[in-house]
This record gives sequence, C-alpha cells and structure tokens, in this order.
Amino acid sequence: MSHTLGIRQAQKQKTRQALLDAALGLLEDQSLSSLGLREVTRAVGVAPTAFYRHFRSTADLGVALVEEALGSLHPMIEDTVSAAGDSDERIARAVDLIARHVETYPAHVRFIARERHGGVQPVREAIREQLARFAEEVKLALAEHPESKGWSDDDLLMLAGLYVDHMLMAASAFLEALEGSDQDRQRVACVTSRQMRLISIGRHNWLG
Amino acid sequence: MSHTLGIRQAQKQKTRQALLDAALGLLEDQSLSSLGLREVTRAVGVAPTAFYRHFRSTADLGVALVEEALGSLHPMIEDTVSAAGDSDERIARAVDLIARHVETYPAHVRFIARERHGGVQPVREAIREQLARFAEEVKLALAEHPESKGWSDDDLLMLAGLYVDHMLMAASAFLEALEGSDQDRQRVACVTSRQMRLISIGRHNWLG
DNA sequence: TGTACATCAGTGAACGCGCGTTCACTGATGTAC
DNA sequence: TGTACATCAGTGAACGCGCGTTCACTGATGTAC
Repeated sequence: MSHTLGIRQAQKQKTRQALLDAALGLLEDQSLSSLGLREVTRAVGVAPTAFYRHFRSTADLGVALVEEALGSLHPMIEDTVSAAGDSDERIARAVDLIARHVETYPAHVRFIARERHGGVQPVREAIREQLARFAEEVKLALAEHPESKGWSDDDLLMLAGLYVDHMLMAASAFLEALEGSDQDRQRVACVTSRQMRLISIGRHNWLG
Repeated sequence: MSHTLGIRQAQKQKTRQALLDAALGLLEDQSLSSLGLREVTRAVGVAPTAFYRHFRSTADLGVALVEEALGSLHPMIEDTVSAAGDSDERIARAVDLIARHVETYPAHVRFIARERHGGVQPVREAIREQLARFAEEVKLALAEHPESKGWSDDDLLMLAGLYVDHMLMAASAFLEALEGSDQDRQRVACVTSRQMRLISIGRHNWLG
C-alpha cells in the first residue's frame, strides 16, 4: 500500500501529537510564554532533545496548536450561520453549538482565549489570522440571508466581527462556568442568547 | 506635619511603585506567568531580596497592577454612560474616551487584556471582580436613561455586560492599531462606533 | 528474496546560566525619655 | 535638644535546581541493487 505512511513517519506523527496533547494539558494552568520544552517532553516520556525533531521552539508548537484548535472549525461556521430557520432558532442553535464545543474541547478553547492576547507574538498573529478568516466566512454566510439586502460589504463585515468576538466571549464564559453548577451554565446560555437576540434586533432595524 | 509620611514610608512607596512600573514595562512582551522576580528587581536596580519587602510573589504584584489599571477607572464610567446627549453623541464620546485611554495607558490596557484569561488565577479573579463592578455600575447608569423604562434589572445587566465586553474588545483593537497608521486607528474607531450603534439600535427596539 | 548502505527519530551526557528563596547583616530612620 | 535603643527597607552571599541547547551516538526503518 503505497498510500499509507511508513512505520517511521507514523511513529513520528504519533510522538508529535503526544507533544501537542501534553502541551495543551500543561497550558490549562499557565501561559505559553512560561511553558518549558522540558516540561512537555517529561510529560510525554521522551528525551528533551526529541522536541527539536518536531518543533523549533514552544512558540512554534503554539502555532501548531492554533491550527489544531481553530483549523477544523471553519466548516462549522457555514452550518451555524447560513442554515435555515428564523433568528431565534439560529441563535438557539449557535449557543447550543458553542456550549457543546466548550464541553468537548475545553483545553483548546482555554488556549485560544488565553493566547489571543498572550505574550507570544507568532501565536497571537496566527490566532488573529484565523479569526479574520472566520469573520470573512461569517460575512459571506450572512450575505446569503434575505435580511442582508441593502447592506454594504463593509457593514456586513462589521456585523460579522461583532458575532465572532461575541462567540469568543460566550465560549470563554461557558468555560468559566464549566467548573460551576448546571445552573451557572444555564445562566450563561440564557444571557448569551439574549445578548445575541439584542444584536439580531439591532441588525433588523439597521438603517431602517 | 503629622499627616505626611515619614521618610522611610515615602521611600518604601517609591520603591514599590518602581517595581510596579518596571513589571508593567516587562509585561509588554511576555505574560505574568513567565515574569521573573529577579527580572523586575534588576530593572529597578535593587537586590532581588528587596522584592519580598513589597510583594509575596509576582502573582501578588499582578493583583496590585490590576488595582492600579482598573481601580481608577470607575469614576469614568459614570461620566461616559450617564451624561446627557443622544445615543450617537454618547457613542462618539465613549469611543473617543477609549481611544484616549489606550493612548495614555497602553501598557495597562495590554496587561488587562492579556491577563484577563491569563495563567495566573488570583489575577484573573481580580480582573473578573473589577469587570463585574464595572458592569454593575454601567447597569445603574443605564437605568437612569429614559429609554430604560420597562426594562428588568436582569436585562439591564445583560446589556451592561455586553457594553463592558465590547469596550474591552474595542480597547484591545485600538491597542493593536497603536503601532499602525493613523488610518488604522480611524478604521478601528469607525467600526467600533458602528458596532455600538447597532447594539444601541437593538436596545431601542428590544421588546418593542 | 537477500544484502549492503543511507536515513533519521530518539538518546543521554554535558554545558553554562539564571532562577526563587534563605539568612544574617547594615545603617538610616523613628521613638522614648 | 541630646542620647540610647528599636525598627525595618534594602543588602549580598549562598544554596540547590531546572532550564535550553550542543553534540556525538544508536539502532530501527527505508532503499538500491
């Protein structure tokens, strides 16, 4: 089978993924700028020098984590924003989707929220790029809605940016509530829904 | 003069402030969780051990920085949100005020944006508390507006939270634009104003 | 298929360095009389 | 005002420790014939 990776390549990928997983775990209670290369390799059980076979530095590993955390999320945008249903249905679906995502990948969400304004420039830049792509995709999806008639491209991008920022705020609020009670999480969901509804109302009355 | 500090107390305060200033400077390109005690004392020009006369740890210093960065901002809220003028005037004033604040205290703003979701729990907690106080104050100011008639306390707090979050997003966007051109900053101001106007429109049509 | 050589992911010792924290100290400032 | 003692912000040496990076290496996997 010429399409399968060789044993060597497969093992290398496995170690690389183990490094990424270990780093993500260690980043639950510290920032990337204080994450040590030896910490990561120790957690995986390989020699410190093995790290260099996969990443130049922890900053480099951080950029890879951004790709892992956000890269796979793009298809989700399309499904959430552009699918059918009225505003309230769309909001309910979006909030539910965010809540589920935070429950499934809490460490990824924490990493992005933390490093978005964190101390490692290349990682900030990578996150900024991904979020700009999200905003662009949301803009395109919004343009498909009938209620976007008469909206300029610039105004749609402004609205898309507001949505993206707010989704991140919501994800971060859900994350804080993860260690709380069911009631805490429901309150976050409720407040987030109302905030999104308010933005949606603003949208429908914009220029009108 | 019994009300002036003794020479000893005055000198101690001065050293403490020098430590805070130096730390804030060093935090421009790293996170608090990687800030070293020796780095800070070296920047000030005192012995490493002098640090312990003022703070238990860098986390402790971080909490003091939160107080310095956000504590003095509370009076500003009242002025911004509750003062006279229609929505557009209020928005213009708020955006201008945020832009000026970021220009005057960029390091403080960066610190708050960075450590809000950073790796140091007590500092996150301190920021969370201050922002909750802001939201409460904004809520009280909003309640004074005539357009808040019929609004429940809960809805006002929801709106206040949206404003506080959005002000922070705006501050962070201005910060990124600080190293850019005048045009960059104007674009941020323009987008922020329109987003606030959209929220304001949502507010006026809420339940209506 | 078997053999001889190339590749390269992971090893382990070694390095110089800066870290946080301890401790007993110094000497200017504060206080009691 | 002057003196004798107490306080305490800042010192400087010392400690053990883990860090990032270098280097020559090993041995399983890959490849050419």
